[in-house]
Amino acid sequence: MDRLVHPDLKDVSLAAALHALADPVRLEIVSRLVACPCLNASTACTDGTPKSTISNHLNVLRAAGLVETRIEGRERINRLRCVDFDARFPGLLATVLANKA
Amino acid sequence: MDRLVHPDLKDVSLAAALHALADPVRLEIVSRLVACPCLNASTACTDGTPKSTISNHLNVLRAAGLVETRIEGRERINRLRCVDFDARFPGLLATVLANKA
DNA sequence: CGTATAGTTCAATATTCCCGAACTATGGAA
DNA sequence: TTCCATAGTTCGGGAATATTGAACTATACG
Repeated sequence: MDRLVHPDLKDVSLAAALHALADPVRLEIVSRLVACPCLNASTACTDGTPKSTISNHLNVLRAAGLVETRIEGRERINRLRCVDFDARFPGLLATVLANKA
Repeated sequence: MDRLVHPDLKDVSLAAALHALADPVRLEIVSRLVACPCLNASTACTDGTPKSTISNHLNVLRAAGLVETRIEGRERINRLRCVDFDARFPGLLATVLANKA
């Protein structure tokens, strides 16, 4: 099992960041990560969305620098990279989350 | 020629709004509309992007409630719906634009 | 060991996007 | 009016993305 890759935020474009957030399932995952800062993929699952789809969505979030994934036994714990993301895109995540409610 | 349709902002989801902004060409169009509040499609054109593509991008922006288009002779004048959009998604457009620079 | 759990990868399908070519419509000149 | 240029839309096909079931890997536990 190779190490999970987490990008440097300076390599993430604004368009890529917005694209990552521009999906209902991913928005839901992100809000859940705010509420519960350590979430595995199953818990992140929204209703009936299949796990392969969730896996892809988490890849997108990770590639956008929004989520960090740590392997813990047989599960992957996901965490928002709030500080890194906010340093790169000040206010963006907070504004999006405020508008999501 | 049928009238151009401009959605009520309450019918625009956050995901749709973010999707409209999550594209380099559309971001460029939006920033140009900030700089110059009345722009036709040709002027909105970024470098070599074909006009059919620009037409589609403007459709997306219009459907997201970001742009209002007014027919004026043989051209269409585009304008940002700043007030409407900001009422629906407070701070979002400003934050995105601030991060675009 | 065998089984259950957590998640990825693959491949096929479905959807969306891009852009050239053809088209519509308006304005102005001859 | 007729002709041409300008401004932009629409259509269609190929390219790129997204979704998802099935098979697979890996770990934990009895």
